[in-house]
Amino acid sequence: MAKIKLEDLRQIERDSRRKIILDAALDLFAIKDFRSVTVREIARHAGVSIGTLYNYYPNLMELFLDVFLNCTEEITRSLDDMRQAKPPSLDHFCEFYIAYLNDNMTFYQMMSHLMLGGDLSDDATQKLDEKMKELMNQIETVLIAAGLQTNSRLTAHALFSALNGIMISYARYPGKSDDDIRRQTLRLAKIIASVFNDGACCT
Amino acid sequence: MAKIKLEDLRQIERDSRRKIILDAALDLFAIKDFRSVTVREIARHAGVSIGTLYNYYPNLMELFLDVFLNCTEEITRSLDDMRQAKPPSLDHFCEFYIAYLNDNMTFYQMMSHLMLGGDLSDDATQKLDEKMKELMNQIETVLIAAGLQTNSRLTAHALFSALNGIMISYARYPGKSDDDIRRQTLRLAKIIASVFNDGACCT
Amino acid sequence: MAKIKLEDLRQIERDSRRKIILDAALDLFAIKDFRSVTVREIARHAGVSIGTLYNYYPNLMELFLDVFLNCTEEITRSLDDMRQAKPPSLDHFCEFYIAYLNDNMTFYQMMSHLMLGGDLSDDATQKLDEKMKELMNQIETVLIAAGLQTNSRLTAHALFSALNGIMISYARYPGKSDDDIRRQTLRLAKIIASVFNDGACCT
Amino acid sequence: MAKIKLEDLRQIERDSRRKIILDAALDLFAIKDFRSVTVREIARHAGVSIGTLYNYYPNLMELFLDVFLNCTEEITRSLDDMRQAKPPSLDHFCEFYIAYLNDNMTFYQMMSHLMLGGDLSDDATQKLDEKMKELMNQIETVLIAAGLQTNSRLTAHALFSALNGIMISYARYPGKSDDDIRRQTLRLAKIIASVFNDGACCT
DNA sequence: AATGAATGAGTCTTCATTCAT
DNA sequence: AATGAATGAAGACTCATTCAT
Repeated sequence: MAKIKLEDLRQIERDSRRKIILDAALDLFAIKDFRSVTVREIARHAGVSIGTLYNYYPNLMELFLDVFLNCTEEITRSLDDMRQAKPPSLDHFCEFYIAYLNDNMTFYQMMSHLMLGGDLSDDATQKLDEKMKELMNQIETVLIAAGLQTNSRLTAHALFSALNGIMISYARYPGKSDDDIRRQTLRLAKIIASVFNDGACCT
Repeated sequence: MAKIKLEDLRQIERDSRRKIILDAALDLFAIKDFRSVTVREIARHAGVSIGTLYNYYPNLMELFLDVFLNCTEEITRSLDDMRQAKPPSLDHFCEFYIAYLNDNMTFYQMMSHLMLGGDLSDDATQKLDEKMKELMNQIETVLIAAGLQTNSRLTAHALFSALNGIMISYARYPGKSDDDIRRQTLRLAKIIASVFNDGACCT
Repeated sequence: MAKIKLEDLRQIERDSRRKIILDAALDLFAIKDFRSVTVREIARHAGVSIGTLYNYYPNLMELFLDVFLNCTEEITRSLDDMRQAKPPSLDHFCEFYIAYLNDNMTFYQMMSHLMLGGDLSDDATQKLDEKMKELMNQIETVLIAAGLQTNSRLTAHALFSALNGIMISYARYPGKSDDDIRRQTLRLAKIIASVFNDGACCT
Repeated sequence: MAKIKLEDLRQIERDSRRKIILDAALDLFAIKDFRSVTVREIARHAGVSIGTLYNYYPNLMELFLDVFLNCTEEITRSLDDMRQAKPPSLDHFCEFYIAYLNDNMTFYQMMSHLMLGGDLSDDATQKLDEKMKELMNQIETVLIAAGLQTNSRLTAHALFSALNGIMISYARYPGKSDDDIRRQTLRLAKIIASVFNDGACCT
């Protein structure tokens, strides 16, 4: 039994160090484009050596992916919590998601990168697909709760796509303070919510 | 008069060489991620020297931007032509745009890059804004023709965003041949068209 | 006779264009390190094409050399003029030369470059030597007028060297406004003048 | 204690490799103008990779500066040693310095470059100033020992300047073998020493 | 398990010079 | 004689990854 405890401790330490690295990366993404973040920076920010970082992740891409997956999980969990309390309206959901993107601009960048160009290992692809599926499940559930009756999976995809697309219009707005961006993107989110509500959910 | 002709010829030659470089870049973007295309590749593909390339563009980013702007112009023009012949339905428009993105995957990547992270000169930003505005005008016109009565500008932004967002969901689909992707994205485009039609245009 | 005049005109035009190029280069050297001045800049500043510039000078180095030689000539001529009016004291001469260097910082840089590293053609070397010799003659005359009795040529070299060396100490002075530099270098010039006067000229 | 030793070893290794790079650079400067020495050459000559070189110096300029500072230190130390043994005469000192410049022509080139045009970081400038000050202290001490009574700091600057200036006249002498140059520059040094001795030190 | 120095292929960009018009 | 577009070798520097300690 002592042995088990030792192993447990070791695992706990390992997990916590992994978490430290993850958080360091997330921290950096908050202040700069993830494509410009270097291994050295992350290692320094996490207070570990580069070598250690590579003990936890086979390469930088997998670390990026892990950050992304954690964000996805966080969103999924939040949606689940919301739903448990009280099924959110479409409007509410859209607002929630766009607010999240505003707070985590890197999330969208990473999704874009991973979906379009990322050379992921099969294993990584698998993990990515799985988490995305879980998120999509939540969105589908929200749509159904909002009154959608047919084509729910595809519509969930469409809604998710539409919301993601919003972030692409944000950056080049004349006055582009963070607040302005947030306001503008939330406005667009409201429209998306509205058209999906009226056009698809027929409530 | 002879002098004028000479200058004209020179300008024509200049324009055509610029076009050659542009097309070479576009060509390469069709087969690989634009971020991984190098100056050397473009120059070789265009059959000019690296130096020449820099005679036409101050740096790689501006070339990328020019490619992007040309695509934008092309789309805008196509929409204008379509409209002149017969105002396209929302469905028709969405299909057209998504088909274009399928044929020019780089366009979306570039838009994403330029809008989110691109460090553009003021001059470049200006040019970008202008072309985007023209495109948005066309989309707005399409929406109005489809029966939209209020909020047309914002809705145009929302529609454009929604369509762009579609491309983000395409790549990780289980069987992901180009055809599969095209089919799936067009399917999503149809949904977007439908919800915007029913939810916003009240026809 | 008409023909001769035509040729003369042509030569005059040629000379004046050459002068324009020369002045353009000198102008630029006043605002930036001559090593960072490009052919393109000079051509544009002179209002001629690059090709024209190469019609007047076989390469950039020869243009630089020509600028340098003109400066040398100017100094030599000034000294001659001063001497004709009234033989300058050593102090006066040193002040004059250091003032010139302050006004034409490039002159020292070029001298340094040409003397130490310049790969000059034989012809260019010859021209350089000749002009330097003329300048040295003037300095020697000044020294003799100041009472120097032996070793005049070598002492002239030493004095010239000493003055040139002053410019090397100027740049890193704590507060380094142009005025400060001028003041400090003139102070050093006074010392040089003084030691050469007292130590060599025994007046 | 073992741990301390390990760290010490690491530091020693680091220092020695840094020294290797430094020496490689110095070596190359002996055979060609330092401005034409490339990163690749230095790396190859030092037997390390380019990347390693950049692990020790943030950029080429800083490496150049380090070479220069080491030379300065070496001169300062030599002067100190000489003085400890027996205060050198002005003549002795001038001969020593000019001999050093003959053996390390790059030193003068670098000084010229650093003092006149070098774009140094604040930190680098600081280091440069400090080492120059130490050298100037030594020169001042020599002058005082030679009998100079007033204005010692300024005169030290003047002497240093004068000696440096000598190197500028060396290269274009008709027959310019290394030996000829050495002989000529030493001759000029003697004159400088003499005028400073007679004109400033009044011994 | 942790470290961090070493690696080096590969990037964009510059610019003196040439030469066809 | 004037033009200026084309050239391309050469430069400094980056950074994910490895591996000996």
